Amino acid sequence: MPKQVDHQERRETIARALWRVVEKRGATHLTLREVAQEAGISLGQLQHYFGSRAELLAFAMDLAGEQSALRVGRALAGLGERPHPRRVLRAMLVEMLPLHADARATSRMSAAYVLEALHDEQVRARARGALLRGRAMVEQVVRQAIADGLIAADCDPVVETDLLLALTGFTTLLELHVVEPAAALTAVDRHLDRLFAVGVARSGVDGVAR
Amino acid sequence: MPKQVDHQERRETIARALWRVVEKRGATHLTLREVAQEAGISLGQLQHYFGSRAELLAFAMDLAGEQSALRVGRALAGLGERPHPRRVLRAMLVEMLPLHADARATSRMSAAYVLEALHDEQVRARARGALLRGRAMVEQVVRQAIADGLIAADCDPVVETDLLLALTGFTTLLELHVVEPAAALTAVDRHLDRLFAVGVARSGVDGVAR
DNA sequence: AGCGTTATAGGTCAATTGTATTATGTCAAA
DNA sequence: TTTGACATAATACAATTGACCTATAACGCT
Repeated sequence: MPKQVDHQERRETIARALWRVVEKRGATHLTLREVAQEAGISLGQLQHYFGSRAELLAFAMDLAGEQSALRVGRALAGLGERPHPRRVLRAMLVEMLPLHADARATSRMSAAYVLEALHDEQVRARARGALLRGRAMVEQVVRQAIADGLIAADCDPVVETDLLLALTGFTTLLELHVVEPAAALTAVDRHLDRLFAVGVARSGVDGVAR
Repeated sequence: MPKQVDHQERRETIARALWRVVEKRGATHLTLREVAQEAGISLGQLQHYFGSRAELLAFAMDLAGEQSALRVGRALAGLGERPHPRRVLRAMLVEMLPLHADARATSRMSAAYVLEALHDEQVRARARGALLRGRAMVEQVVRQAIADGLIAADCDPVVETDLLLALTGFTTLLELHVVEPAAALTAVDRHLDRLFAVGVARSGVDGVAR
């Protein structure tokens, strides 16, 4: 065997170069030649590790998902044993929002991923699967918190999970500097304030037709 | 003068054809030839109305923004005189989410717009401006509702506005069928339930470090 | 009727892109 | 040392794209 190279590692290096291209130049300028240049390798070498453009894209997008999950996992590990579910949910949300460089890179890849998923069944299934897995994690935390009496018992775990996931809508607002990071965190905390409000009467419909 | 043609109308027709291309084929297949074919005109004719690709894109994106604003305006008009602010906010949110064909088309254009805005200062400024205008409308409604005692007086209008805007995060969840339209509406109503909960003790920090 | 502006269609061109092919270098095993 | 699989590089190529250009038809004005 000749000069052995860790294929997986090389592929990740190239995928991260692709992220940088997407971040700096946009999805429009996402070409094999740009990625190769960003990675500091030749086009032929890139093709040696990825047989086609589609294969490279799929790999880079999956890697973005894995890295996001890894970040969330590390954040949760940093909370210690048996952390308060509120801190768990907060950590999950914070790691999903583009508040620091790593999260921003994967966030932009995810955005491009979703946009592509709308017209490609393959991509759509993968993106949906990743989101559903994330959803299941959040919902489990919510259900446990309800069982533990930390969230009002009359809360619907499905509805509350949906609301928590919807807060990823801050992504767009943050990227375009419509809201600042501090404001987004304040708003997230405000939502958690209300979610973890036990012993406070649940506000029913207030007479306004819906 | 020869066969007079309403340029503005023709440009809108072409822009809507562009929307359909984006919706059906994706941003990748967004070429002048595709748009011309979708619009049922020749490439030369398209170029007669738009001097460059960038000009066409800018027009189509601006039109998407205008149409969104128009939809919101019509929805608000349908609420009658002096509608309850809760219904106003609900209508705004519902019209921004991809819950019907029109909203879906403009929503996808907006997504592409934002993705492009991340690398183009010109586009970014326009997208940001549109979002800030929408934000100002929401915040005004929130402030008035607080002044009218419909929302708890100790609510921060800025924070509550941010939270309401973040609910556009349902867009991605809806497009990928992670949540169904009914569930999104339920969640929006749940959030409004809590926002318009006067006379209920505001839940302070519940002892969990943030 | 003649003229000039506009609408529309079609073609050309240089640049770019993904893919395929070929050539050269590298290094461990036989 | 020979061999052969792998790494790397360079080039070729067909297809596509946006921009540009030309030709013809349509129609209002004088």
